[in-house]
Amino acid sequence: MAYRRTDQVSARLAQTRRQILNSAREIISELGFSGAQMSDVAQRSGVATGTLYRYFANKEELCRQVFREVSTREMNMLATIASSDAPPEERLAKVLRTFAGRAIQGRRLAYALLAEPVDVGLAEERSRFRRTHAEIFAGILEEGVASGAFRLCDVRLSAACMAGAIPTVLIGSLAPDAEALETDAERIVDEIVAFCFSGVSHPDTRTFQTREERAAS
Amino acid sequence: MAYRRTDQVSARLAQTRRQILNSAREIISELGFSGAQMSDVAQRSGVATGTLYRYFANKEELCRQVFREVSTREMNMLATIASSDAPPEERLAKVLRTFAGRAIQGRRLAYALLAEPVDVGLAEERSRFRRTHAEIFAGILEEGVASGAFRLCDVRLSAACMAGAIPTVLIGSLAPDAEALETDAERIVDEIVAFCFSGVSHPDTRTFQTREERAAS
DNA sequence: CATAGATATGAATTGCCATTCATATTGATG
DNA sequence: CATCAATATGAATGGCAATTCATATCTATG
Repeated sequence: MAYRRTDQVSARLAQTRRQILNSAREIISELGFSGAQMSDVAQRSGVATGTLYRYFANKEELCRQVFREVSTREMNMLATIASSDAPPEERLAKVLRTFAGRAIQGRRLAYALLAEPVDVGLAEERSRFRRTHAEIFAGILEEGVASGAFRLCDVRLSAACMAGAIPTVLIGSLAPDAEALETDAERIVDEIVAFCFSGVSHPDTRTFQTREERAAS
Repeated sequence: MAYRRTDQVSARLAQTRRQILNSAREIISELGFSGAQMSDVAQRSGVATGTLYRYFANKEELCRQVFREVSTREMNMLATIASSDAPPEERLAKVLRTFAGRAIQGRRLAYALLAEPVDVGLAEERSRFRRTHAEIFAGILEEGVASGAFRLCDVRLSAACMAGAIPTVLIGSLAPDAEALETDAERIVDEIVAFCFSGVSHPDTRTFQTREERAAS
């Protein structure tokens, strides 16, 4: 018997793995998944390119792992809020606010997670991520509809609307420019939340009422 | 003088060009932009691969051209509705309905236009496309806000919410499965329109409170 | 300290498609 | 029909970054 892995070695291996994940996360936060080249990740981690492949089967696996770590944190944050015992309206507002706020804060990373072109493997992770969002929203909506706090609506569909609206407003070509997002962040978040909120609130005016009808009433 | 392009030749060239664009559009509608390989486009067009490059500088140019043709048709459709002289509520409803309806109908193509991972050149076209959508929505909202038909809101932001919500609900991981989209299309469109609509309608019950209000109470 | 297995290295290889280009074909003109 | 220019061809080329692998360096153990 000539060799057996020591605790010390295991620890070093674990540390290297962590280091690689951290470097990858950093680079991905700056350049996105496609901009993160294996050789760069290796360099920043202080290891050789080949070494990466001793820790992760391939780039996709590494990226998936990073995606999971980052997205899990976000989802937990929302899930925690969602499971509090505040009334549904409050929880919904807070969840939406948090989602939007964090997207503004960590815009580049949010872009990578939500909008950057990625290929199948990562797209799968992204789907999971987005579905979880929608489910969190939907859960609150469901309770709210049951309790009468929200109007009767297709909760999954409404949740998807919210999950679609928020990133679109904050990330990509329809987003305000970076400066506005900084200075105006609060107002923007308020508006988004208001928009989403009214989508599930009890209506008073019928949807297709004309001006005259409204004037007459 | 030994050669000069004849009308007949020009016509044939134009026809080949058209044929290439059509084949490309077909393949893109089935497999998306990334799935459309130049050699396949050539084959379906009945020309050699190299011939494509006599008509388009490169794949990106070809794809852009296809994108423009397809998206222009869609945008014109919406623009026409938007510029009718019906009241803003009616125009908004019709525009949203058309957008959603066509996305359901031509799902694969809609995916390519709105959601498929693409690289910079096409992303530019997509941005133009999405911005135009949002502008069409915003234009109607602006009038509606001015006339009092809609509540006071950030029209660009509300427009972005709509432009984000609709594709998310209908395309990708948060969309209902294909069968539901077929059988339930009308109800789904109705729900989406209702959601978007209430985002800009006058509220009666204010389930949502702004920060200031919350602070004040 | 000799040995063997584990781990790390990074230059070379690979795979994938878009793109090119030497060659062939087609069309116009005198 | 001879000539030249335009047009078409498709096998070969090229570029790029992920991945591999022969080699070197470590680490534990008797």
